Amino acid sequence: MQAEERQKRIQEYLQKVEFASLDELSQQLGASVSTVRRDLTVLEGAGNLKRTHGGARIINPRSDEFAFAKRDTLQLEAKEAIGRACAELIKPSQTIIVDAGTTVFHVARFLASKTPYIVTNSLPVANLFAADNRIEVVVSGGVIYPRLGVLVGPMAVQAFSKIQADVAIMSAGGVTPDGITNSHGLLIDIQRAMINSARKVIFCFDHTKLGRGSVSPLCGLDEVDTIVTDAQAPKEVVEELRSRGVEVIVASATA
Amino acid sequence: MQAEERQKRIQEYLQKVEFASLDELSQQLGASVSTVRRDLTVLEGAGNLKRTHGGARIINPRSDEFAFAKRDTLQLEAKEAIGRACAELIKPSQTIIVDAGTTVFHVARFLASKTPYIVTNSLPVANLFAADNRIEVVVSGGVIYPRLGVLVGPMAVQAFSKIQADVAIMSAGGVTPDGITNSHGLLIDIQRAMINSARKVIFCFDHTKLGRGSVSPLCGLDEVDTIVTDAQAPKEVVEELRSRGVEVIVASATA
DNA sequence: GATGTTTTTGCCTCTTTTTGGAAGATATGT
DNA sequence: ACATATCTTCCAAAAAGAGGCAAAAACATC
Repeated sequence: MQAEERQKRIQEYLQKVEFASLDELSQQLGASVSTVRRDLTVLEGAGNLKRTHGGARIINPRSDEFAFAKRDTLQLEAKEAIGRACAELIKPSQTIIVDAGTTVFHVARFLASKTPYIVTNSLPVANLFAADNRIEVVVSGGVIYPRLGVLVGPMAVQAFSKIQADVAIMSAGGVTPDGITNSHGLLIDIQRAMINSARKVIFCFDHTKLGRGSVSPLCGLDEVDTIVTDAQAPKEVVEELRSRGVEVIVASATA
Repeated sequence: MQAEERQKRIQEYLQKVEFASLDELSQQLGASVSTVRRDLTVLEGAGNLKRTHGGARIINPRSDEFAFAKRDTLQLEAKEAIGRACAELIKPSQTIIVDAGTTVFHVARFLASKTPYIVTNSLPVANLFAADNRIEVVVSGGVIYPRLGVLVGPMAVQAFSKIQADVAIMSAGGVTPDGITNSHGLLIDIQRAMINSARKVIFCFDHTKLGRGSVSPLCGLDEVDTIVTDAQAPKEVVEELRSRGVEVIVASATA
């Protein structure tokens, strides 16, 4: 295969998966790792992608083909189901706060048809709608927290304190009858501000997070209106949550 | 087959596949590789396509990419040179405001080694450093302006009004002895806030923008400390700008 | 229609570019 | 701090490009 052809394919592939390792690309293209390395250097020089240790990441994702962690196909189905079900709860033209995190990202993908007014502190979500001029997206300010692409810090907290939204779509580390917890302490302040600014609070949890606790307490169940989870959720936890007055929606994994 | 016939067919075929190897073309036309080579040389001379190692690519396939065009190879070298030269002006650990726009984006790519503290309203720039945990990036809040991925609006203006930076690296629509102008009215307020918050103001212009005016006036030359441009910049404009007390750096396109 | 000239074509060789791998240097994570 | 993985740098092999040369085709002239 020719160099140009290869480089074009690398870009196309990265558009789909957002990040790929060298071995992955090498296999994908049928070229040696050395060659892929050289191609990546060229492409990075052109500003099309960013090399990292062990792979490469695209810089300007094309929104319509973007997929956050498209690789874990197992979780993907569950998260897509949650995303679809959660998007159902949104009425057109509502103002929506969208949290960071992969689960919520999948919800965002289904929001476009509702043409909502979106406020977020997640770079992936912002990128998702960056090229879409039907939807108005407000990005909170803040410092980039590298691994997750979330904006954190006082600027972010302040941004959410100042606004009023119809719905907040959120996610966290885990939920138990005692309340919701998150592992990233930095996010707690921001999430609290989100909860306070929204009339309705929806949390999205895939089944692995139900019944699990994490480090920092975020809020009690009384502050949550709705929880959306997938079909593999343990029934006893779902019942327990419902008995505490939380609406729980179990998304069926239909195609 | 006749030469003309063959060359017409090459062009038709390339319109379809965008890129083809020599072997592919040779087989497609029933002519030897040498003949195809000669045809390609002729066609390249006529400006219809671009030869590459092992094949050829049509020159103007379609321009529906992101407005954030990164494949204009001609400008690319110039912008890379500007980026390198401009990054030279930055000292380690300085606080830097990074404007939106493709030229400045290319500067940002060379900033990583300076480990600066970056403040930006450009999503592409934010994405560039999103995975890099050596660099602290602050994103201004604001509404996403779709075509360019810039954050605009009062939130953005306010974010830049509140901070203090060592350097602002900026770009605009054009520069004449009368001052700097920009075509996007929405950006003017933000850029003015950037200029006011930075101790040193650097503007980056590729040679096509020197001597050109645009719609909205942004600022006078007295507010600009340094202008970085590329080697193709018209000498008389450079001299004119220098006579007005602006430091002008002409980046040589060395590798 | 035959013959000589010009152009085109295909093949060959030599040079340049690209590729793939190995060794040493560097970074990452426990 | 250690073990592992990844990156860089270099070298030899392979692929591709350039130019020369002879055969084939096209053209012109007689």
